[in-house]
Amino acid sequence: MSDTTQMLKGILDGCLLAIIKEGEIYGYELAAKLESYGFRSLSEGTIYPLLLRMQKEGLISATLRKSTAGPKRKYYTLTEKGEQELDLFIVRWEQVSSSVDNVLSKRGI
Amino acid sequence: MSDTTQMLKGILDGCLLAIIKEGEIYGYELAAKLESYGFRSLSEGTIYPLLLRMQKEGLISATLRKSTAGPKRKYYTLTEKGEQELDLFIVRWEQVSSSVDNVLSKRGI
DNA sequence: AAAGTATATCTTGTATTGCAAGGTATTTAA
DNA sequence: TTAAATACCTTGCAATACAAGATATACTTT
Repeated sequence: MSDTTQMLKGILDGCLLAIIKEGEIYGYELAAKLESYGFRSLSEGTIYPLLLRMQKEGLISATLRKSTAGPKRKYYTLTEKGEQELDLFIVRWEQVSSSVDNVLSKRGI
Repeated sequence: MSDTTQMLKGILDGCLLAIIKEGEIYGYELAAKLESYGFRSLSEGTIYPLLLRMQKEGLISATLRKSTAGPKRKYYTLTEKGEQELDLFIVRWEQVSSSVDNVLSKRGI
């Protein structure tokens, strides 16, 4: 297990939502995009199950499209529920990350 | 389950290390300190098992002392290994949190 | 003395989730 | 026809926050 594995729990889903909000995107491309944002290479065993879960929860919706090279791609877009969930995620993230920053810079509130 | 539960995974241990580094402290007091830093009230079922785990791993060491009011307190201090682990945590945190911030502010690297 | 309250710690079991490992299918190039 | 790149999925494991419940001490109130 990677040393950042635990730290990614509960934030990956929000990050996926944020990226999908930027525009329709498929899983394989998403992995590359995450890396461009600074995440260490994430396994497909992480991303695909997560996308399926979020689709089941109605946060994203998918449509299959032919690819120029390779099998069909599954393009995802945000649902309205997904946008709401993203907003909630951002609130949670700001609350938690500022708390951690407070601890690390040793000042209470 | 709280909405920030998953998000706390992999960061609580680092935060405890950072607080213990400030000075000897016991579990019950730690819970209050975390709240003062902005964390929502953390269960004792979270903190005590975590402290025991970190002690087992040799990151912190404990000594029992009498309390003025109540049962004995278990005071924790950082070991050298704990300081090293804290340093590693900070690197991980900065790597991950900046990645998330990149995603949320929609800019690649 | 007895009962209640605040302090202080621990244990057991559950839910969630990242991820490794392995599998399948399609298109193009060597 | 073989290889490589693309693209997706499934199963099972490991790690951890936390709810729920138990225990014990000291002080205060009745």
